[in-house]
Amino acid sequence: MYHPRELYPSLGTGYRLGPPQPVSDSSFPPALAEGYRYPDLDTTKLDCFLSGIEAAPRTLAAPPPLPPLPPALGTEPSPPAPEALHSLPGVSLSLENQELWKEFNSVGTEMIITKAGRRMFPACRVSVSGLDPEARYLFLLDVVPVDGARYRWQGRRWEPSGKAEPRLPDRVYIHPDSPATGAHWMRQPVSFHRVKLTNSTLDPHGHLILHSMHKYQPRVHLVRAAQLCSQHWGGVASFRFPETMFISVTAYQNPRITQLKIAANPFAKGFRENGRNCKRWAPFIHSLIHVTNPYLPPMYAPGGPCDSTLGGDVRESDPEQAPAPREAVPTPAPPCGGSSAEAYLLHPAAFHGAPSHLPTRNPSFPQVPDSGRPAPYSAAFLELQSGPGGSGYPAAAPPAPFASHFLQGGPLPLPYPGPGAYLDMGSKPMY
DNA sequence: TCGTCTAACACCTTTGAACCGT
DNA sequence: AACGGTTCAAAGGTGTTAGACG
Repeated sequence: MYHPRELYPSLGTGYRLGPPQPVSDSSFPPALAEGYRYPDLDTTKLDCFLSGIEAAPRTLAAPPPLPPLPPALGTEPSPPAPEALHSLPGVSLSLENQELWKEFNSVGTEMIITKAGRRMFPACRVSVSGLDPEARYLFLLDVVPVDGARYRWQGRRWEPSGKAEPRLPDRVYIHPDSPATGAHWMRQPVSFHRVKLTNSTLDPHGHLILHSMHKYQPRVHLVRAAQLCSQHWGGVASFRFPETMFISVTAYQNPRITQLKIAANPFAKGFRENGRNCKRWAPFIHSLIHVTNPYLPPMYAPGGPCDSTLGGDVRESDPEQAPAPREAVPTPAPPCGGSSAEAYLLHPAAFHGAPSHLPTRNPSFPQVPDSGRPAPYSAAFLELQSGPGGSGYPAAAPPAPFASHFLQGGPLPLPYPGPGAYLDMGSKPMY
């Protein structure tokens, strides 16, 4: 994974993605644009996506008051239904590993954050439906503060303890497969297990930066896009799942969370029975696996359509209890688009201006024929085409400018992070 | 003294290259 | 030569622990 600043050091540290600039193309109906607003979420980070459809830039209204805090994470009532911002009619998202998330949420999910970056567990894994199989989409994930409080573990529960730290630079993780066709995204669950969280405000790797002891919630964004670098968009849908709320920590506070992590995370197998510290957790873990946990999150057969969408949180326990792979893939899987994306992440510079030796792009996601660009990630602009179906407005509508306000202060051509990377959306005061 | 954070550590899974057989 | 399966080592992810820090 990399960061635009690494990719374009010449831009200096002052380079950042900024708020939208005034848009000359104001043909999009303001009333319709208003419908794209997500009333309950802090959508400022997506303004670069959304502003393209607004008739004119405007000052964002103050966000509505946040819901009251629950007395403790572990005592929350059943979470409400997932909320979504929809400008992609018919598109729906479901949390694949919802039961696992609910189990953690019932205790009070904690996520370790480290200087080097730590993966989320459970990871956000979603299934999407209602996409246009032929159209291409970007999948994004970000993590936003839930409230303005800092938390402290009081031995038995989390309690607010003061005001939150100033908000850190907003970053967005781009799924490595992006952009991919709707058929690709709907073929199997989309996993964000590679997302890493850090508490390093100077993190050079582009991980999502969080404050410790703060409450956060992941959000998943779906953007209809003709290709990764595009000027025009074709609709946005944002989703969040209440059960995915968590508190960031540098060390686990609630022992029950530790137990759950060890029981559910394959990488922590060494701390189960027969492993280190087995005596400490074995009784609980054994009961958790064999008694109190009749369900298991779906496991996926290896060698699926695309590795980058699989993996993540797979509870290892009774193979007998493990359900069959959620969805068999009847036809041979296409080559994974993630391979080239991964290569891009490892050596992004090689993809810019070096077309002759670029890795082969996934044939499922052919380049736009008339793009005239040597490589999928070498384009200077993000082009999100408006079109029928997804966006809810006539295909004939003039395309809305998109990427022109993605970046602020950077020279052209505009660098745009490749898939699997992060967007630095700048920093906005929250409180 | 307390709460928080960091780095080293051992154990584990994942990944990919090398090798072999068909 | 191409393909598929197996093996192995390296890379990376995990929680624990001790100690540093404010």
